[in-house]
Parts: sequence; C-alpha cells; structure tokens
Amino acid sequence: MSEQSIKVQLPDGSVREVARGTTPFDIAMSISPRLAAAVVVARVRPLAVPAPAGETAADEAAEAQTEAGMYSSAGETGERLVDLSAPLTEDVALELLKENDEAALKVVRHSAAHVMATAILELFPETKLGHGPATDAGFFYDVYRETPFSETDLAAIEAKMAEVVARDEKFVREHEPREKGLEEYRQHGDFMKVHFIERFTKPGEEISLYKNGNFTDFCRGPHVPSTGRVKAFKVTSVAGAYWLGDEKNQQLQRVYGTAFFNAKDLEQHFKRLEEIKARDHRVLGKQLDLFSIQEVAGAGLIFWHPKGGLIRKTMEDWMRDECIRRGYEMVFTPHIMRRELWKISGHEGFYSQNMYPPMELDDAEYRLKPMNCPGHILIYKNSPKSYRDLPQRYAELGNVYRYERSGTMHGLLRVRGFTQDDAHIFCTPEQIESEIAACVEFADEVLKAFGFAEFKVELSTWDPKDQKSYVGSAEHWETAVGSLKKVLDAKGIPYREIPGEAAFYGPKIDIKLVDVLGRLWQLSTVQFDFNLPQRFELEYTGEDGEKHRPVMVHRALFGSVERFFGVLIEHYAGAFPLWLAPVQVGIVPISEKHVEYAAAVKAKLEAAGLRVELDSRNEKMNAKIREFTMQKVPFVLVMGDKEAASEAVSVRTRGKGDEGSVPLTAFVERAKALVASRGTTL
RNA sequence: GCCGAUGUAGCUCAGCUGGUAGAGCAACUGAUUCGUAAUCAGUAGGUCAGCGGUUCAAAUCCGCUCAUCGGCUCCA
Repeated sequence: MSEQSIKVQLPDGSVREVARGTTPFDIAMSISPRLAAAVVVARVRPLAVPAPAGETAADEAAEAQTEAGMYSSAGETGERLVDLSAPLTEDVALELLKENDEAALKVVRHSAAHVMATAILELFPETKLGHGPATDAGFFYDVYRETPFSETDLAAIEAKMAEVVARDEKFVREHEPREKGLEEYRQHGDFMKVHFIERFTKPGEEISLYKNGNFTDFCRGPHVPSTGRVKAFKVTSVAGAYWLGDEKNQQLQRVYGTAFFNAKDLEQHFKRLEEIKARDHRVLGKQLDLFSIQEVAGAGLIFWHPKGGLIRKTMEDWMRDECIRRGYEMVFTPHIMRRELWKISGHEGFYSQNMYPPMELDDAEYRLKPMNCPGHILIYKNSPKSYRDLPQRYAELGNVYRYERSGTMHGLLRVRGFTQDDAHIFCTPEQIESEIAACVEFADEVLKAFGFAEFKVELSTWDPKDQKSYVGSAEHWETAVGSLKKVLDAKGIPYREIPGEAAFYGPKIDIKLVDVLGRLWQLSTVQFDFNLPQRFELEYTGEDGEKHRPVMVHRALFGSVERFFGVLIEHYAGAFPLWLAPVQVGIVPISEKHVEYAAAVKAKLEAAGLRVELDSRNEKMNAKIREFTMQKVPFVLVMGDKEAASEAVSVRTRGKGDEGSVPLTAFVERAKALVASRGTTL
C-alpha cells in the first residue's frame, strides 16, 4: 500500500483501496450514482481503533453533546459522522447513511436549523445567533432579538426558508484561525458565538465554519451536501429560553421547527401530534368528566369528579391490599405539623422553597406537609423498638402540598397538591438490601398491573461538588449508593446513573415508565435515607442489648396518585380496562317498553358487583349507543323484545362492535372473570 | 418565576377596522317507540376571566391581576 492510498472498509466487509483525500461522496458515486443521490451523510470509524463491543456510554456522550448544541463528536471508538465532501485521510470503516437512518435525520434537522438561521438573518439582520441543534422532534435555534417574533414572523421565516432551500446552496466547511473568528464575531456583537468558540475550542486551534450562500455559522457539522436536501420542514413555534439554561441570564427566543426526509414523514409527524392531543389527559378528563381544575380554587389543585374518583378508589384499594399483603401497615398522619418538626427533619433548610409559608395558630407556627416522612418517623419513635420489630413498614396515601412556580403546572402531571402512595421502611442495616429489592419488585408489579410493560431505571446520586445541597457525609453517600447498585446489579436491571439528581437526604432509584406512545414518565421512586434516622435519633435495641440506629427507605410506587392517573389516562386514551372503567356496562333498552327488563338486568349486574349505567331516556337506540361509545364504556348491552323473552342481552364490546345476543348469565360470568383477572383486553 | 399566546353559554367555537352577543352539541318541554355511533320541533341559558382606564359608546383599544396553553427553569 502506498503513502497515497488508504483503505476503506464498507459495511459488507469489503475493503477498497482509494486515493488519500477521496470523499465519501466519491465512494458513493463509484458504487452507484443513485446511491450518491440518496446518501445524506457518512459515518466513519478509524480502522486503527478496535470495533465497539456494542452500545456504550460513548453514544450517550455524543448524544448529550449534540443536545448541548455542538455536533457529533468522536466517542471512544473514534466513530463519527462526517460530511460527504470530507476528504478521507486514514484507513476507515465507512457507512453511507441514507434517508432511513435516525442519525441522518438528525443531520438533516441540524442543516434545517442552519437554513432557518439563514432565513432569520435575511429577514431580521439585527438578530444574534445562539445555538441551533437537532432534537428528537425536530430542531430549534436560540436567537437574541429585542422584539419577539410573532406568528406572522414565523410564517415569513418559513417562507424565506423555502427560498433558501430552492437556491440549493452548498454547505461548505471552512476553517479559519480561532482568533480571527472570535474577532469577527466580537465585532458583530455576537456574544453567544464568542462564548461557544471560547468554550469549545482552544487558543491556537482552527475553528470550523459552515457556509451556505452568504450565511456563515460556527459549527462542528456535519451537514447535508446542500440546502436543497432539506426537503420537508416546518417552523412550529417560538418560546422563551434562558441563555445557557440559567434563569439569571438573558432570555432568548427559541424558534422551533421540524424537518423530515420527505413530506409524507412530515405529515405523519403532525398526525402523531394530533393523536397525542386526542390522548391528552386534560382533554379526556373533561370529555369523560373525570376531574377538573378550577380557577376560583387555585392552580394546581385537583377536583376528582365521581368517575375519576371511582378510578382512584379502585387504584387505591388495589394498592392498599397489595401493601398489606406485603407486610406494610397503613397509617395516617396530619396535614399540618409544627414548624419545629420541619426544622428537625431538615425540610426547613433544604426544602423550604417548595413549602407553603408557616401559619400562626395560637402561639405556635405550623406548616403544611410537603412529605410524609416526618409523620411516619414520629409513629416509629412513639414507642421503643427492638430488632425483633424490624422491619417496620408504614404506608400512607398521604396528601402533600408543594409550592410549584406558577408557570410549571400541567394538568394532573404537575400540581401543587397531590397524594403520594408513600411508605417508609425502618430496618437494620443488614435488612436494607432485601427491603430495597422487595420495593423494586413491588414497583415492577404495580406498573405491570396497570398495563405498562416497559420502563427505564435511573440511579440518582449526589453531586460531590455540590455538598451544600445534601446532608450526610461522603461515606454515608457512598455506602448508600453502593447498596442501591448492588440491588440493581443482583437483579440484572440495567440503569443509568445520574449524579446530582438525588434527594437532599439520600440517593434514589427512579423508575420511569414508557407509555404506548413511547414517552417516558417519572413515577416510582425508591430512596435511601440515612439522614432522617440520625436527625430524629431513631433507635432500636439489638440482639446485643445495645441501642442501634435503623436505616430508612422511602418509596412511592404510583409516585403521585394524580400523576399516575394522568399517565394512565393517556396510556389508555381514556379507554380503561374493565376493572378500572368507572362505568363498566352501559344498558340500552331499544324502546321505552324494554326499560323494565333493562332495569332488571341492571339490578342483576350490580348484584354481581359490576358498575352499570342504564340509559332510560326517551332517545333513539343509536343515540344511546353513540354516547356510551364516546364515553368509552367497555360493554354496551342492547335489549329489545328478543332479549326480554329469553333472559338475554345483546353485547356490544368496545373496539369490537356488535357481538350478538348471549344469555345474561353468560355475560355476567365473562365480565366478572375479566374484572377478577384485571385483563387489559376486552 | 421568565418569554410568547390565549380566556365569549355546561362543551366546541364564530363575532371584520369600537355601535351594545351568535351557532352546533349538551340541558329542559313536547311529539316520536325505534335492532347496533346523532329522530323532529320548541324553550331556556352569557357579570364576554376579574378589576381599573380611554371613549358619547368596549367582548373589541390600554393597564394590572387571575387562570390556561407552548416553551425555559424546576420537579412526584
């Protein structure tokens, strides 16, 4: 092999020897011009580096960096995306990414962000650019401009983008000395670009710039070959965003857009958004009359209507039974407690911002509880405990109130008053791992029982650099994190460790569930606490007759009953499984003369423990069926002369339609069995 | 909390550049008595989110407050 040639390995394993400086585009062309036209970007991996052993942290690091605004970076394998026009200078494994590849889509979106920036600067030259990364749903560009962009401005930007795309300007990568770039950006008052160059490059380095037409942007790339390759896009919205994510900083305008390989995918995307909207628990909550939030009462406070209340009762009954079955004891603790208590617990110091201000009662100050733990601790402390009593597992469906800033509330998912299915386990250090393991198993069962099959686990640990936000010694934190890890490892549960996300009193295992649309929701949490036992000087008498300090596990599995319910609504799109459905059976008498028989059927179904609604209004049968259907009632029973004569019902099953007449007793058995099995399909 | 948008009947929404509020569905009344997603007719229903201002006149223009929505930040 000569100095002038390099080896390029293609995905099929074949190796080509080409001249040094050959571009991925050249190689695509040499394979087929059709391929060259379809390729978006190239992925290369130096052959000098051994192949990766599967998915690694490098992917996530690269991901995080892309999110942070800079572009695809080399992981530890050296694998990276490059422009099709980038000359290859070493032996590489080369992959040509076409329009069916996730990574290629991100590149298209990133290029779309440049196209948008081009358009914005042409229309509003005074605008200063921040960063413009691709996201999971599209892209955005953070920009600074005195006047906010209006709807009309967004439309104009989108129209201008179409022009930029039509011009089909080549994306050209250029390099220039860092100092030169800095100087130019400084002169233009581009404070954000100056910041990025200073942060992402080192003195003496060259910086990379991407140009298309008259537009230049400091950017790592890669990009699609030309603006014409951004074929399907839309500017969607604009919102405020803080410079560098810090609310003390300048507020920027974040212009959002999305882009796809083709118009069909774009259309599909908006269809999906509509689908999500139709599942929105706030919309369904209204349509199905499940809950409300009322302006006179205040933001973030939930009113559970009868039907929502019934579902809640079903959820809670299930939870209580399961807790008791697993050796928990149900307790109840007050909603307001004296301020002193919150001082002892550390909430005054570490959680005050989330608590409502104290209220004066007689000569004392009281505060509304944001957590249930201190209450449970007082119960523990109320009588001496022996090692024989441990573990003590106290469970409560406790109502807590937390102050949330006004712009943060969101239906049932982010509220100011909510109910935690909270429990605190007091145990010996030897018991801690089995208790945590049992909690993780319990959480798994809860999610499965409610129809969630998939979830992701995160281990939130402290940030040793930010010790003022946490209580306890480094040693404590290490042992606590160690035991959580040990449990997860022993169970073979994959998890992601996230430093800086722990509660102030200890590390935690968070379980995020994935709903039918693939969205992630934070619900269950299992937390280790070595702090509160110490603060409250909890003790138990050991086998040795000496006093020992118990350790404590906090755990909430629904997390918040409100949030869990919200997620449940969206997961099922309001079509709850039979055991949860507030109305399980709707009865439709065909005409008024069948109401008597219908009432008798209703009585029998209710006697069998089913929740039934009889529509005896003077309405047409079809109208009644329609209403039950729209209310997503699992079973609608239609009955006329035929049914009345033979003690039968005509069954209409949600999602299936008319299933014909069956004997009433047969239907009762079917429904009862389905409720008992908590089946999710009818 | 911050940026932007929005707030009209129970619900979904219309109401142009200021001239004093409208539809469909729901509700109620009556007729109809019906075989698997809307029978017909009539009646009633609104402090136009709240407060203040400009004006001869405000749902409409301005200010403040509250709430909601999309984000940011923060979080169960």
